Amino acid sequence: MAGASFILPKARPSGPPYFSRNQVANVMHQVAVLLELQGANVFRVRSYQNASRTLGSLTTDLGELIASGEIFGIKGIGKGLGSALTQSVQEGKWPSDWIDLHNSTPQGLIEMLGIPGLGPKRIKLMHDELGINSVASLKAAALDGQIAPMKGFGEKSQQRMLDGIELLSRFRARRRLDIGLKYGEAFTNKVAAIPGVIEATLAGSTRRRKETIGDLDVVVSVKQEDHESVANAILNLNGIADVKGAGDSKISLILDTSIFEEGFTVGHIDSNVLEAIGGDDYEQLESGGTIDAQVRLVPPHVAAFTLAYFTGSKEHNIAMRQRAISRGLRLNEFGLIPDSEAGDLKGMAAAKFSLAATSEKEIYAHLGMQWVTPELREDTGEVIAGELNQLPNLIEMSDIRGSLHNHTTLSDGEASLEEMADTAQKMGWNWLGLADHSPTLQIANGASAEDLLEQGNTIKKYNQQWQEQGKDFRLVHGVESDILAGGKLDHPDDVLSQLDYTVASVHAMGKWKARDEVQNTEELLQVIDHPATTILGHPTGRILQGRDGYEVDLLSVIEHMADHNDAGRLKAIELNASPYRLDLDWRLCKHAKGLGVPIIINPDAHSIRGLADITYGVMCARKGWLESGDVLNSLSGEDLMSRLHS
DNA sequence: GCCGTTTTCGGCCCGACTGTTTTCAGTCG
Repeated sequence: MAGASFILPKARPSGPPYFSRNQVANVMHQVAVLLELQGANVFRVRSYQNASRTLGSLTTDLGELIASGEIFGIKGIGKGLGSALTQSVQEGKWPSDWIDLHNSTPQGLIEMLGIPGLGPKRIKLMHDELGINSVASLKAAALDGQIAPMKGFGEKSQQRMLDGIELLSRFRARRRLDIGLKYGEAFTNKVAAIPGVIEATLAGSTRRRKETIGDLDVVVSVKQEDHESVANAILNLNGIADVKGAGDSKISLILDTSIFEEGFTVGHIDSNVLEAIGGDDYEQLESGGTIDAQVRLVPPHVAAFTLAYFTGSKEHNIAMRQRAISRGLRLNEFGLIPDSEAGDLKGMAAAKFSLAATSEKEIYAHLGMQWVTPELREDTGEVIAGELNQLPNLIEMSDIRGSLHNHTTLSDGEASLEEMADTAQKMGWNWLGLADHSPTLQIANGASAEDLLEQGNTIKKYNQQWQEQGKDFRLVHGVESDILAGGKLDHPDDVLSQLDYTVASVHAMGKWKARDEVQNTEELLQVIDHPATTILGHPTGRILQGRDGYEVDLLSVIEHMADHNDAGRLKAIELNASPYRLDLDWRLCKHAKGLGVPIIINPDAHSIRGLADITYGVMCARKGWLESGDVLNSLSGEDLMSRLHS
């Protein structure tokens, strides 16, 4: 969302509903930001933000909620917002005050919000007093010394803005999970090795396995007497590009790639992805990249509380804190403190009355809950499930016995069929599905029907050998077929019928992005209806930090797939495990699971190393509440074959 | 703007850090 311009979407040509749930959620987020810039009441802003978030995570049909009036029953949506949404969705017209907000706020002010340390209040002040309405005009004014004399500002603020603008132009985006984990693990290991450090733990969104990471949070447990020496040692580690701040308990740093002693590489990237993230310049960009890190130094008896607090998410923490309040307790980064004993004391002073906990598990137990694994801490039902002892038994890497979307040198992979099969066996898998590209995708050297069937013969030969040797391993033969106009597949039916499965995927992104949600959804429904289609590949086509997916109503797509499965026809949805994709989004995994649509975690490997991307898929699956029984990957080779050919 | 109720209006999560102040506002997470 960052950097995207704020535009009110046009209504669909027919309706209602005239707007999708995502569009509405997005617009409410925009209104919240614009209200902030106008200096509106912070709680009013928050109510828009809360409503946006609530709508974003809804898995019921917005059109129906509105038509039935149930929208007014949703927590966080009252008379005002409920009516505004009803008007928007049913009539295709945004409320006039929302339109006014968009028209009266210069886009440059939104861009300025991206400057670190600069928020809506000071942006508004500079706009009102100096007429600053863009990053460029701010830079000019700061260089001219116009900012410092303003009341509440000063020389340092002025310089910080210039530094911030420099930072913004160098690097503004969040980082993908794989990059964040690389930095986070390298940094945490270095900190953990410092004498006096009892424990250093990576917290924040990295620990929660979010698909992208804003900055790193590291909680360091250290005795009081070692506090100062440890803080100094951290500030002197290799790989620190800059120190943004250093207080008694918090150190704020910028790390760069010199933190990696073994150097930094991004590895093989398939051509579709490479194009979306900026081509060959990409690796250079990453090599010169940075990431922010926040370090918290706390005494051992507090560390569990600090870890829980800085693991987040913010929304999970709010839900947990409210739970504590209802039991007469205060929950913060220092402890779980009985109100009756702490009185007016705050922070560390109050923490000496805290209930004891040396692990997160004890904290949750104090609040009458199961320990919630970090991946689930997004306030999407985990608090109540933890109370009812109904948290899922999440899938683990050891449950994975194979995957179905991988490439070889037959199309654009860099490893042969033999090399891929060999690596899969070394990983302990029982089966590996090969699904090379179909002819239409020329950029990826899509294979002809003849070559594809030849590959099938090779597979049969190897499977025969392995069976004779008593090996529990087999190759499974499929294809990744482009989705052509009218929801058609790229090979004739008599070719597809000789395969074990077909992954149907969108690759013609230009065409799909040019169309609206209704057209795209319709074409996906058609291809799902094709008897040969087994799996819907990377369902939105998004490339994280590269491009948004095409517009599509995935809720309807998933429901349609559920109907097929109910009728006994296997239609699985892919969770593409490439850290560049992680598509299906974790937010929808729980929904697919609830409707009984099987999920298949696929690394979309284009090399031996690419198979290892399955780990990111498992992280994402866990975040999406998936258990081993929800994915095809956990089936034995025999069971898989019978599912594919049922 | 929402919520919950003492049903008409006050409270809405909360602490650290910075830079500006001389007690606090803004920003961040």
